[in-house]
Amino acid sequence: MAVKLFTNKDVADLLRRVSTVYTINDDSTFRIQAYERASVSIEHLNGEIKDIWEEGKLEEIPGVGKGIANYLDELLRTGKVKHFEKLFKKIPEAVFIFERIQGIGPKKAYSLATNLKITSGKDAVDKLKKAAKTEKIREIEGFGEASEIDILSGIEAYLRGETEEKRLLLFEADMMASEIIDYLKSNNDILEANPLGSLRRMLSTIGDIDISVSTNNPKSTIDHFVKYPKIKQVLSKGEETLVRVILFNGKQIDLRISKPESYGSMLQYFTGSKQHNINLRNYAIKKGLSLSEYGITLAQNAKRKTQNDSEKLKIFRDEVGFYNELGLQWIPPELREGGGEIAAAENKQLPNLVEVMDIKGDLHLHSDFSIEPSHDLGMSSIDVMVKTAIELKYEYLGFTEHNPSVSKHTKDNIINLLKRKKDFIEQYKYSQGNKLPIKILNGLEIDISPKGQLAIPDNGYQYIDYAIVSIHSSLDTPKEEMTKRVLSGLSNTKAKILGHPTGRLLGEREGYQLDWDLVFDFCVKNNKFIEISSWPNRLDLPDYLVKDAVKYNVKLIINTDSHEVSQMLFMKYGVSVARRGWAERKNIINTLPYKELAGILL
DNA sequence: GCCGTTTTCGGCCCGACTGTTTTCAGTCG
Repeated sequence: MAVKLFTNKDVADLLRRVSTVYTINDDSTFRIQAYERASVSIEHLNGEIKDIWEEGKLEEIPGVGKGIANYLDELLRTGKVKHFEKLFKKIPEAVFIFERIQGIGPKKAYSLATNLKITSGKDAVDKLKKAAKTEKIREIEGFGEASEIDILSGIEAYLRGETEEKRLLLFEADMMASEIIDYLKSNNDILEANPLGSLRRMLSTIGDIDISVSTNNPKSTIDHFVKYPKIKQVLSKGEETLVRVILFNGKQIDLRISKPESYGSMLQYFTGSKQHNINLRNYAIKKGLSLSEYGITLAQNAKRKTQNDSEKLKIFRDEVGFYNELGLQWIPPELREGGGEIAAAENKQLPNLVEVMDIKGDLHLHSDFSIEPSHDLGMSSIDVMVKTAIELKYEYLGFTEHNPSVSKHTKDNIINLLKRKKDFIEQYKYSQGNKLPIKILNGLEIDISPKGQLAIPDNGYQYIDYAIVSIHSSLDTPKEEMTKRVLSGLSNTKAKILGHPTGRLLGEREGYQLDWDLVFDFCVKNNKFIEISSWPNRLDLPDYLVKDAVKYNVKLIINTDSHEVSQMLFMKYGVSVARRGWAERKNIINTLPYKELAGILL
C-alpha cells in the first residue's frame, strides 16, 4: 500500500526535477528528454497514477519503460526513490523554484542559485529579486544587464502568479484568438490567419495561444501585429517567422509567419499534437520521407541512395496537399492526438465528423419562466430564445428549467408549477399562431437525489415531454454507489438524457466517478442518451469518454445548457468535443429531423 | 531512459531567438 498519496502532478513534478538535474549535469539529452516525456505523459493521464500502479500497468504509460516504472514503484511503495534523492543532494532546492520563472531554465537556475548562494526554496524568489535590484546578477558570468532586466520582469510575472499554468477555457481562448485574428485580417498583406496548437485542435482548456498567418510581406505583418493595442510586452521579434508577445491579461501569444506557398506545411507542423506529429514522422520515415515545418524532403538515409534529385523540399500551400503527399486523407485537427488517426487516414476510414451545421435543435435551455427552481433560473425569455433558435435554423428546441425546489414546496405546489409552465408554453405556441417554423418541447432538468430518486412526484410527469436527469448534490459519492444512483435516475420512462454526466468543472473540480461500462450498456439497452454539455467550463461528457461511448454505440446529444440567449452560440464547443471523440452525425440524436427525434425521445 | 510492420541495438527533432558571446549557449515550443 502507498505510504503517501502521490497525485499525478506530484509524480510529474518529481520526474521533471530529475530531468532538470540531468540537464545541469550535462547528462545525455536523450535521458533528459525521456524523463521530460514521462513527466508530461503522467501529468496528462486520464486515470490516477496510483490506480495504474496498483493494476501493475505503469509500463503501459507512454514514455514509461522498465527503468522509470521501477523508480515509480519504489516511490509509491516507500514514499521516495533512493536514486533520485542522491541526485537531488547536490542541487539547491532554489533551482527548482527558479526554473519556473519565464526565461530561466535549469542551467541559469543553477548558476543563479550557486553564485548568489541561495539554497533553500523558501524566500528564494524574494532573494533573487533583491539580487536583481541590487545589480548582483549582471556580475555573474553569462549574465548581463539585459538578462538581469529580463529576469526581474520574469520574477514580477511569477509573483503575480502568471507563470502558474492557469489554462484558459476553450471559449476564452477562442474569443481572444478571434479578436486577434480579426485585427490581423485588417491588414491587407495578411492573406490567411488561423489558430494553431491546442486551440485549433479544440482542446477543452488551452495554455498559450498560437496564431499563424500567411503573407508575402512579413515585415508589414510584424509591424502591424506589434501594434495590437492589448500587447503589454514584446518578448521576442524575429525578422520574418516568429513574434512572441504578452498581453495585458498575462497571456502569451505566439505569431508564426509563413509564405502562402508553404503555409500548409507550417499549419500542419504547429497544429500538433506532439504525439500526432511524432507518429506522422515515423509513418513518413517508412516511406523514406522527412517532415518539417517547411515541407517534405527525402529522409537522410534515402538521400544517399538517390543523391541527384533528393535535396528538393516539397512545399504545400494547404494541409490537404501535405497529407495527400503522404498517402493520407486530410485529418481534421480535432483527431490529431495520436489515437489511431493516421492508420484510419491511410485506410480512408476517417470518421465523417459531426459539424455545427448538422445540429437541428437544442434540448437543454433554461428560460426566465420561473417554476421556482432548485437551482439557477434562466435570464432570457422563452420568446427570445425561440427567435434565436429560428435564426440558427433549428427545427426544435426544448426548455428544461430546473425542477421546483423540493424543500420549499409541497408535492401539490410542484404539480401546480409544472402545470403552469405547460400551460404557458401551450399559450405561447397558440399566440404565435401557425407561423412558428419550429417545434417547442416542454422539458425539465431533474435532480437525481442521493438515493437515486427524481425530485418530482410521480403524477408530475404527465406535464412534461421529457426529462434531463443530472447530479447536483453529494458529489463525493463513491463510484459504485454513484453508478447505481445514476442508473436509478435514468430508469424513469420520461428520463431520457443524462445531463453533464461527470459533473466536472474545468479548473475547479474533477467530477465524480462512474462505472462507464455499466452506464453505456444501460443507455444502449434502454434507449437513453448521454449529454455533451457545451457549457464552457463543463464540456462534459469529456472527449475521451465520447470516444468510448461512440465505440459502444451509445447515442449522444449536444446541448448548451443556456441560461441566457447569447449562450446558445456555445453549441460549437460541444460539437468540438463530439468531434474530438470521433463522433459522426449518426451518433448525435439532435442531428435528426424532428419526426425521427420525437420517435426516440418522446 | 524509451522504443520497435524492416526490434533487443541504435536510433532518438531541432530551429528561432536572445544575450553575451567573438562563434555559442540557454531557453522555448
